[in-house]
Amino acid sequence: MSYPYRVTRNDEEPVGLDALDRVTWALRRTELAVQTLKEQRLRPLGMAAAHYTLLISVHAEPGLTGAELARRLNVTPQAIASLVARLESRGQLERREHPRHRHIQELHLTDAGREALRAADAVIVGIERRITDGLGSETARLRALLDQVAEAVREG
Amino acid sequence: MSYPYRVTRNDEEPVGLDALDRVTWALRRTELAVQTLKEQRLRPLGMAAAHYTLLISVHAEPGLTGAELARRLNVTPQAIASLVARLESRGQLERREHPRHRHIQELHLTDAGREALRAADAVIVGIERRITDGLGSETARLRALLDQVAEAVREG
DNA sequence: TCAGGAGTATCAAGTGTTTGACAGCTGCCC
DNA sequence: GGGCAGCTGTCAAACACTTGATACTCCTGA
Repeated sequence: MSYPYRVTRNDEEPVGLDALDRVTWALRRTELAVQTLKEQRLRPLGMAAAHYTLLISVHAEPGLTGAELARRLNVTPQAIASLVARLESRGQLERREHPRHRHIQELHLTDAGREALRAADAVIVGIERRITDGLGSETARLRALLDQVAEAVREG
Repeated sequence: MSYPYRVTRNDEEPVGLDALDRVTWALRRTELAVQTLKEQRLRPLGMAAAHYTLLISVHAEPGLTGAELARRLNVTPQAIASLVARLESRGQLERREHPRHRHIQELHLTDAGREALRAADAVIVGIERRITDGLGSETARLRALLDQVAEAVREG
């Protein structure tokens, strides 16, 4: 009644075999494939996808704090601290003191960081373009549907 | 030329600020939200999403080997071994000797495993239904678009 | 004025996964 | 037959992230 399932000898087949066709599986597979390709293409630049994500976030909102960044990226502050430490040691990221709050530290890109981000973003844009070229005018539709799914799930 | 970017003093703004609007970001956000909800709803059953994924894979293709499973789920064989060990210790999964190959071990669900999978799948189906209800007739469209993206990315 | 709440950063321990290396079994080809 | 590629499973170390706990800073309100 609830969903189609294969009929065996008796009615015992509680779990459908169509599980691999579900929307959430397609979602997972696709996201995994995209992420894998990004990682693959970014590796020659010596940058992990997580590094790129952090850099472009700071680029979009300079002065972001670690905790705020953690919320944006859905990870814990410690994970951010680890990434920041690495990027800082490479001279791509800078921790400045907050003007009003001594304990808080703002994050800013250095020139080297901007340069690295630029190179990485070219790679990402290339991937993005390949996808949108394939989709054509359906791109906006896909994004709308994805947002709708995210919305439906979030109010849980 | 390639994509719109904000103009500053000079033409120096190599990285677009529209990065958060890209399709791959929407994809990532949505997948993350779905996965988080699954994890949340599965926790009361004492099962992680990874366990569910493994169980239903074995259910769909009984006798699967660990290595083959690793390829299916895009993780390393060690990760599978870790999950299998846990599920086996719970009596939900069984390792049998391959009929022709002594060193290889086939994976099969036990009755307890089928029962646990059934309970977990009810939860997952509930989530799936909430999504498809929200999408209505657009569900098939979304799946087609996702598959198209996966295809476009995979031939890289 | 100063005690407490809110927010941030960081240390320590535990968990899960990957990377690298290695041994066992089978089947093929010389 | 014997060597050798190919695949599987597993051990050890490294790595990334989370959970739990603690300290620091600012702000607010009694």
